[in-house]
Amino acid sequence: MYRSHTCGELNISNIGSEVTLSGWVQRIRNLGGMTFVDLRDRYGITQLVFNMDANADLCLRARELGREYVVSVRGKVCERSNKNPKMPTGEIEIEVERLDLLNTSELPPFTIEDETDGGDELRMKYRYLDLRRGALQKNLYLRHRMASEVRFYLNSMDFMEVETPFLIKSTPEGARDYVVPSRLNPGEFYALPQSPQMFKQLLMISGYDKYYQIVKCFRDEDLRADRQPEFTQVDCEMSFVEQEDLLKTFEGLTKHLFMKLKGHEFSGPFPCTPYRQAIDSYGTDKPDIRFGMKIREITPAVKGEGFAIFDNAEYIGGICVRQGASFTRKETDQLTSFVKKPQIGAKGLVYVKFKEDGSVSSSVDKFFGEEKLKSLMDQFNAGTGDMLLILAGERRKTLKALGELRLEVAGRLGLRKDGEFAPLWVVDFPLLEWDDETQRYYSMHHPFTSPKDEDIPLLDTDPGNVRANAYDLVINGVEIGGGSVRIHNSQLQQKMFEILGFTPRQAREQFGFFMDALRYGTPPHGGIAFGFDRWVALFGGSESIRDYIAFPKNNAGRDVMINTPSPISQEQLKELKIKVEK
RNA sequence: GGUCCGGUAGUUCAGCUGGUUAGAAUGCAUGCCUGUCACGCAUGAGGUCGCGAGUUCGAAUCUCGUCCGGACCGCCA
Repeated sequence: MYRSHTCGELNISNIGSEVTLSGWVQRIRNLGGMTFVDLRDRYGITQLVFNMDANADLCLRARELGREYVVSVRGKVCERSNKNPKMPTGEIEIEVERLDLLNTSELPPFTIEDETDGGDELRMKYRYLDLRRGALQKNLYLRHRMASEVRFYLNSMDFMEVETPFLIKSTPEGARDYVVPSRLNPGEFYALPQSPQMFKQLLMISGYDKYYQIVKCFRDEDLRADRQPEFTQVDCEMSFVEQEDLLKTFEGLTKHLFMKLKGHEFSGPFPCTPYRQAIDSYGTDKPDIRFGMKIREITPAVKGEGFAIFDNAEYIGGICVRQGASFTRKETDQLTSFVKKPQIGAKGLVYVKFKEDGSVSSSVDKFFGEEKLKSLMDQFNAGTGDMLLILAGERRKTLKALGELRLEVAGRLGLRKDGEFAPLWVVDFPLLEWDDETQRYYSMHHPFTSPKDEDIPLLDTDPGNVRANAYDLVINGVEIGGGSVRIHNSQLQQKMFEILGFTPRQAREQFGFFMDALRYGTPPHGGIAFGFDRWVALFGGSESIRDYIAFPKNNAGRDVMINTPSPISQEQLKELKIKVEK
């Protein structure tokens, strides 16, 4: 028998018991006459004690152990004379009677501690060692518990989990596909799913009216700290529902997870804001509403007053920073260089400070009198001590820059608090987006998203202004999930493909099976997909999803542990009838 | 496709405007130590300064290229 208990469960109540423990050697403290060994498994750490007086031979053997050796010990649980209140097992130790060395270990390249000395690069290469660390084990356990609670909740609501294929068909819409060559069909390729979208809709057509799946999805796009080439979605779909039903159901799931994993209860329904309003007030479709500082447009108020930068701008807007008048010149300069960074792209920053003594100071005093600036103050409901930050330029870009500035300032002021969660439904997304480069419309969500009934007439006259029955769940400025009510009418679906620039023939080739299916009694349906990795990271308190994935890829899509992607042999290529260009 | 940051001992880092033998901490090894828990003390080993070229009397340091890692913009229905 390797173990009777784990290294995390013994305490004062077990005193006197004979136990067997197995695990890894965390650390050895050799005091000469006696030696302490910390034994670790994923449940905790238990101190082993060896004494020269009691058993010199055993004690000498214990001193020979090294870090990460695997051992099994038998001994008696004893009360410590010096207790350690910092650890759960700190009141006891094991007086070892028998020590079995199960395996030795090379010296690890970094320390297996919560506060490791290893850098990212090294830890990724030795991921299996990194995963031994408590911090990572905690993250993966959180992930496991969240997945369990998702299943528990959805199962209890009569959802059923159905698997869908990974080897599917490449489609021209959306992200780039990962592609898999077919040996049995030379020159032809499968694609890995970007999401099981059509399959879950087909399941609705098949009558599985409440479906979910915790499933891998694949997108061949450039990566970020919160984007992996393969990622996990909680993919859901329901039949006989309207948007309200969907939001209510998945708000329920969200609240359940918050309750079970964060002990956090929300009073009342999540707030809901139309896309248009999110853009106007926050400069983004995924606003962080843990704090206010909403963007306001002031174009009419300040345009045409002789300040060329404003007079030539399509849009002028700003945010009000409470108590911002105390910002130093250095700080406002830093904010100016922040907005001028190429990623933000603003030309400059105008500030107006309303000082405690009632005076106003601004970077545009030359152009605007004190009275004019004070009337601006009223537009923002600003008081003494506050500061306005104003940007001007092209409407879309300026709003986006203001959104970034808002986050930057809030970050500096500590308004984006860690333990606080502010969920938000963003609804009424546009159905389509115009692309200048290819001169055509693209689906903002995907081509199966239904337009709002009242906007359907606009499909012919003003497609860019058609709103969709589409929604995102945003928490603390992170897009956690998104979905829509789908099109369940084959004529409307066909029309969508037309608007997206497909000829009837192309639509037939790409989506024929799906349009056929729609004709066989498709129920009204809709759904949502949650970015599971991001959700876990949000709950775990990190921006990087890599810390919550057992074996992640780096920002070039490489797995540096197994060193892939990698070339394949000439034989494999030949079999697949593939020639590689150099 | 683009921008920025980094690469020096096993590890994390310092090393200024180029100038003696490239340092610290930690880890590791050895010795001492009977209540440690980041044990302590002493001694010691450990380096192609990512790689290549250039500038220079002289390069870890400056320049260019390249590789690797990270962050971001574009991209991600």
